[in-house]
Amino acid sequence: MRATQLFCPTLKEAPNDAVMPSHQLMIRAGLIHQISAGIYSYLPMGVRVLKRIEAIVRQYLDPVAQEVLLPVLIPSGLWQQSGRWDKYGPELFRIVDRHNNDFCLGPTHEEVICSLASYGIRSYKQLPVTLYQIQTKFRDEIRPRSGLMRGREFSMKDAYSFHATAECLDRQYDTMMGIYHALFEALGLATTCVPADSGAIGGDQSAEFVTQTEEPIELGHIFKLGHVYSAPMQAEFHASNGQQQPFFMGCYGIGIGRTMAAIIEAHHDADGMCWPPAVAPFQLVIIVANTKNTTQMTEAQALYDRLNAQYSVVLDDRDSSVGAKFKDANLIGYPLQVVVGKHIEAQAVEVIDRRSRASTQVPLSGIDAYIQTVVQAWQ
RNA sequence: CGGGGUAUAGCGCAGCCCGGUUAGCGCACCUGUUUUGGGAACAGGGGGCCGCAAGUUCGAAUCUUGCUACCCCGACCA
Repeated sequence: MRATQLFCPTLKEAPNDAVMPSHQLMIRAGLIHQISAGIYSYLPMGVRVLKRIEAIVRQYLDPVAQEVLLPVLIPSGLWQQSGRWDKYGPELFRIVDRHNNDFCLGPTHEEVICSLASYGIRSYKQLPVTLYQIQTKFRDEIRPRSGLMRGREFSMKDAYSFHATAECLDRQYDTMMGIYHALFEALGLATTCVPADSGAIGGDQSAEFVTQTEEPIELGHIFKLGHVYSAPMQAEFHASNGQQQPFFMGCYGIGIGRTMAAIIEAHHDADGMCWPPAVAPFQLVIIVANTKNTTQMTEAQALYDRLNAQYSVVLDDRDSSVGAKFKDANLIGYPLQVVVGKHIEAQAVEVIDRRSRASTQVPLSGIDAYIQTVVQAWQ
């Protein structure tokens, strides 16, 4: 991608409204744009990071769960059956269709998944089953805050497991707990798991996954729901004795946008973001010090054509001063900066590691190998 | 919802107390010239219903009242 074509409006100063570093940096680096309280647009840079996070979430979940996509728009009947249409309160976004039927915008999907499970799972022989989705949720929060930390519209990974027995549920709950630790670690976050109050979701046992930054951030929450939803929703299967029984259920959530904010809280400095390479929007930026210098521009272009075939690369071909390009590169937090500048006459470029700030002169002939070594070390 | 704050150009701000030229500054943006290794310089230029509504007044960004939006703290959450 060429910087001259990239839709990435950056700011020198943070908007007054943004207080937390992650919120300020996401706005300054052109990742998000606020539309209303707790409601944001994601720009290309933000979407790229979001997709990287989602890819890692899928990588860790796919071995133990299958991805589905449930509707956002949910008819009130399902929620009346679980009893939550009345219990959930004003946090539930409610809307009415042209036939005067009530719907809500899904804040969580126990009811919908119960409906799906009763349809698709008839026998104990099919159990256990775990389904998950990554989807936008809607909650009319009392107080949205701190950018993506608590929104009224936010992306969540929610998984639901179905079991014939409580013991089977226990096993999947433990499995998920292990997966969550590994998953967050892959995202660059050290988490601790603490017992929690089950809150509005309900259930027998639950635990929160918390990462410690300036303040603790709750990134995930897992629940043993038991029969809390399956009984009233009549989500049942045929047991080996022929009797109908409600599923033992578990549910497992991760806030995707909040995780993105937490990663920034954990990985930034005074100049901007220091992405773990696994979630960076691009792997490297090629900075052309002086775009009017034909040699620099030609060599940078050739380098870009080669590297872009293997890595995600931005070519900063903007006609601004080199200082401005460094500032933006540091702000956006490309893990590697390749500077094509004055040393090009001596057939050399400079490679800067964003996190360590280490700078290395690399001969042009060896640049591909050098970058390959660095990128391999990331994994 | 309780408490606190803010609202003037895309972003950051001044002006308001004490009403009175055409509402101003920095950044960003456009044109030109010169620049190019850590947010360049000069010259010229565009962009405002001063959050909304009523009121006071000859006259309101400025005073009064009401409303709305947004931010922060709390309870809650992913």
